[in-house]
Amino acid sequence: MQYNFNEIEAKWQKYWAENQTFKAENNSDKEKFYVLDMFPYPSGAGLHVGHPLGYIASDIYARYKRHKGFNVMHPQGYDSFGLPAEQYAIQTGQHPAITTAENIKTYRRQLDQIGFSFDWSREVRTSDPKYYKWTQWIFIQIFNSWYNKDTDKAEDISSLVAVFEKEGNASVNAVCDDEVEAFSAADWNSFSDKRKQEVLLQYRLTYLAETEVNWCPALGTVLANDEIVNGVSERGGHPVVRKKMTQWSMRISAYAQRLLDGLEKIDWPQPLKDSQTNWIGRSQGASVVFPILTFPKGKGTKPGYMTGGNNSHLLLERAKEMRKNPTQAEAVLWESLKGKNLGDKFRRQHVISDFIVDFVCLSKCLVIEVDGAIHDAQKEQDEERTAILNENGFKVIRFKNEEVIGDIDNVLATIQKHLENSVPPMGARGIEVFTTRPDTIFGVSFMTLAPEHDLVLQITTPEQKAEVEAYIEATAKRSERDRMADVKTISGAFTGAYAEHPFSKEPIPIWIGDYVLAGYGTGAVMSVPCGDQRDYDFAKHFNIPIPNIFEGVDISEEAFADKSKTVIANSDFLNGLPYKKAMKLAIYELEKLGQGEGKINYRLRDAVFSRQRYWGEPFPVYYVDGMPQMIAPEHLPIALPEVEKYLPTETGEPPLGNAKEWHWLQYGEEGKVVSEEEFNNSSPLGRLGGALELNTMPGWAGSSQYFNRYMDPTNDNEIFSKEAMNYWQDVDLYIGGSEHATGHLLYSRFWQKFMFDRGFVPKDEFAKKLINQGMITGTSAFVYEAIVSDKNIPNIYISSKVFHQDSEENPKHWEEKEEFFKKYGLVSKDIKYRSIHIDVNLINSQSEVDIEGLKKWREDFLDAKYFFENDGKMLAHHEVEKMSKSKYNVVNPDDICAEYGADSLRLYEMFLGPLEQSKPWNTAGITGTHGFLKKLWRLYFDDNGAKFTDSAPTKDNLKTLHKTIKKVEEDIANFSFNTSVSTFMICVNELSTQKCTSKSVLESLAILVSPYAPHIAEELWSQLGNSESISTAPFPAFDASHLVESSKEYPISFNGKMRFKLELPLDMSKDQIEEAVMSHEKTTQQLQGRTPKKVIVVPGKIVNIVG
RNA sequence: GCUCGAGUGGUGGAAUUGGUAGACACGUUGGACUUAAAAUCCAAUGGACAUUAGUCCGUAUGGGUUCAAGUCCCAUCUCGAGUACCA
Repeated sequence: MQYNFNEIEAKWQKYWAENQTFKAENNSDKEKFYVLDMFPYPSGAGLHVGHPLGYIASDIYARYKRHKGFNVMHPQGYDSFGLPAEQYAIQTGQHPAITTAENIKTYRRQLDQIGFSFDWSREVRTSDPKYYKWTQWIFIQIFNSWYNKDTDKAEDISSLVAVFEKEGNASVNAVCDDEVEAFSAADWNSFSDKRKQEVLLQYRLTYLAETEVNWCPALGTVLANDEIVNGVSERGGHPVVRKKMTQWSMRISAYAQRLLDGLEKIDWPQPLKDSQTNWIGRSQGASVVFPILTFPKGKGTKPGYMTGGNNSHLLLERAKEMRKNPTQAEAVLWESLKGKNLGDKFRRQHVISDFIVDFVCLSKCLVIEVDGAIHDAQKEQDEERTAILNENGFKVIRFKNEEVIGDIDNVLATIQKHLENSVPPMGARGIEVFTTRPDTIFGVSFMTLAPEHDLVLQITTPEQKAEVEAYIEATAKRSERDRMADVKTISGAFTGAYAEHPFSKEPIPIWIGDYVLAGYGTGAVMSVPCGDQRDYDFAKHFNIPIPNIFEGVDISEEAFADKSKTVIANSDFLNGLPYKKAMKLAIYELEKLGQGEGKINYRLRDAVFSRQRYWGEPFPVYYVDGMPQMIAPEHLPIALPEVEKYLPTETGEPPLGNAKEWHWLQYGEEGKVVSEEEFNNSSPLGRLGGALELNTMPGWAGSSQYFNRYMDPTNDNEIFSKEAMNYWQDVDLYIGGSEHATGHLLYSRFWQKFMFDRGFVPKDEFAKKLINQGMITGTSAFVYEAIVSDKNIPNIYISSKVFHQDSEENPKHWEEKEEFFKKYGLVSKDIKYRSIHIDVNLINSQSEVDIEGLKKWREDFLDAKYFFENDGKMLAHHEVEKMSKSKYNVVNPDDICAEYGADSLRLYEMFLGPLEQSKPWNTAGITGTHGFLKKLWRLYFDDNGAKFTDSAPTKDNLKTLHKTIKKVEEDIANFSFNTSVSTFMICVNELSTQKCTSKSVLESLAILVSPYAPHIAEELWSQLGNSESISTAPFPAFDASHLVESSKEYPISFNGKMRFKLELPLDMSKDQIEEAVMSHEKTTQQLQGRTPKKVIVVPGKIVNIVG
């Protein structure tokens, strides 16, 4: 009986599909186990042999767990939104949905033929409206949430509104936009509806903001940072520029700390954790404000309290008059504010810009306005006034007359709170910097701003203006790539302005330089040349003093950055302190001055969530009066509209701008998507709706919760039922590539934490264990081609060995070449050669090229001149590269399955090497695992049929079997699948030698092999007389008693070198072993009369004789 | 530059706590079967000398700890991955 793998595999694949063998139930008494693969993007090229690696590993694990009695969920689906289908659509007009559906068909066929135990009843596709309905739903949940720092979690936005209504935003501790202004409950309640929406948008976990984005003109879209490689787009390699656009953003920065902390409780690969840690980029230090001393535009010549604008002389008289005749409320409040009653000096009826404000604390930049009833009517004007004051760096808080008179204590408490919280805002008053070394603050000898910093133009003196502007222009011209490549050139310019040192009160020159990045921290640094190499180089270059503030350290050559050895000197109150203590004290003193505070800075930026693409999830958002509105969840999904063209519109709008019907129209419960005309012609009475959002969601939207949707994928009423979620909880094993470390895997953790906060999921980390499978690289084949430009000369190819031989080794070829080139008037030794790729499928295991195949493959080779080896063969040479179409090194699993079978492929992919490691594919090697399967088959059958009998297993049979059980279980636990394949080979080799025919042993063996080679295992199982699938047969139990040995072949070594072996009983004592070894003739021979100094006996292990 | 990972036969790779280096395969060589090929089976296969035992050298390099080091420690080199003027 032959091992007919094609027939067997087709038979069992059909059986599994028909019987839904691998369908997982949501309610089961068995313990759950959730094995997940990163779902693929179905590309047009189909699968190559490298793709299934991770799926095979997870499938082995899933099948193993079924044998161990678990209820295993092993789902699969498609991440089917994405750029390639869209690009294809742009080129051909083919709808991406059609392309995608075709590609999925190919993928499914390819996956099926490898025999995965996927539960296809749970399949999801991110581009399916039934699926993206829930992506849209989550977006709405995120929109309706804010991050409360006090409870350290996301909460429903209604809880924030409730606080605003009761007490304004003074006590709200939220993650929000930087430039949120303070308002009272009264303010809030008097805000227009639009104003309220604007304010809330500053707090929502997803928000619209004008952001600088990576715009790729060639692709017509925005790219995320992780979609850019070396300054060009990852896909296509097009240039990328910075551009400002209004975009949806996700406030992932709110979760920075929790994303960091969460890494500690999940079993993920260390390199992956490290790269997430890096990406989040936490650094601890302080934010410090340096007041600016000199203001150009005349400001600097005036005393600090002269804050009036150009028309202030006209206002001064009126201000004086108002001081004399205060309102009752003003008088009451002034009594409490004057004379530093609250600790800070206030002025009343003070001129700022073109306004007279009621009260102002100049040192804290806090304006207090007391309004009468009249102000209700002029809300708009007030808002404008506030805006102008804000621009001048002042924070404005307002109280009503009644509040001041009726509840002065509460008013004062509010003012007090603002005074305490207010570090003077960045703006005209000071420069805020972030530093990780506040201990070195006395070493500051200059400050450096990024050339793009907002303040630069405001503070530059007239004398320095030309230089500064020239420098800014020069840096703007340089691409980001140039700036990165050229780190060594030091450049910068002096602004002419000075800042005041917080402690020494000395003036510090303010420079600009492109080594300071606008996008990190505050875009400004306090430069400590003695403690930071970049500052040091800058100071050296521009001859800025380098004060030394370290005890006993020489800084004449380079900066000293070793925190652990730092002892501070020349630093007033910090003298003599080590780094940590100095840092604490410096922060404490800065806080006392109100010029700084301890701060933790993260590199992690909020994630831009808008893409100018067609083939992505539409937002469930329409706009009214410029403000975004969510469509009620019961109307979801908002389906992707049809468009004629997939390119951006002529006016530069995203592709959805081409849609004819893309307005939302809703009356009461009834809502639909209509054309603009229909919307405009509809009755405004009771109407909801407006123009729909033109952007679509990014690729990571659909992949950030798919693992949860698998738990209940066909539920149309909820994203998943509570019961399903409570049963499955989280992913037990997740396998996928490491390229998603800072993309998908970070965003998914963020969404999971959000879902956890809002009570939708029970776990705040979605995957307990994660494994990154390595890449299977291709082995490319090359031949040497002569570089000749003359068109009359045929293409010339030279066999690899011939190419490397010189005249002495192979005079025959040497002459042949010489002669050939002579014909064309060329000299052979002047000819240069290059390697060119040829199709790897034209090469056999001895690197011989199939010349006939080659000639058919490409016209170039048809009428070419070849220089073969002496035996007439053409040899290729090889190199290991990434598998790719353009390198002609792609091996298709279809071919492998047809020729060797899926089981051989599965075994071979595992056998190649450790799962996590990258390793080259070499088709020739598959004969090893294929041969093993044939040998396995022959253990059960020969030409006469079944060999197995009911005979009792021998001792050796059992020893082999149980050795194998033990090793395989250990290997699976360690994901060391390559070694378990060799264990199977050893086992089968041994059982063959033992001529084992015992049915019980062979039955156990079939189960052991089943996770790895499921088709042959099913066939053997059924031939052994079982009627059920092998998939849930209990895994054989290991029995250590079969492995007990009575003797051991001891290696006897002399001075650590093994010389001979000696079989001794294991129950011998140390002394008995020593005696037996010493009396052995070979020992005497080895010692040659010497007396050993020492004999080391490790019972059960080794004997070593020293001397 | 920084962070992490890795260097073992012709090749992919084994070696779980320091205890017989090179398991298991591929490839190569020789042999059996065959008209021949394929398939299958058997044998050899780290290097050098000796070929009957045997001896020496070998896990990137140099040192160290130890009775014993691929494994532990120090230094150096090379390759791979991630990240980058991160204050």
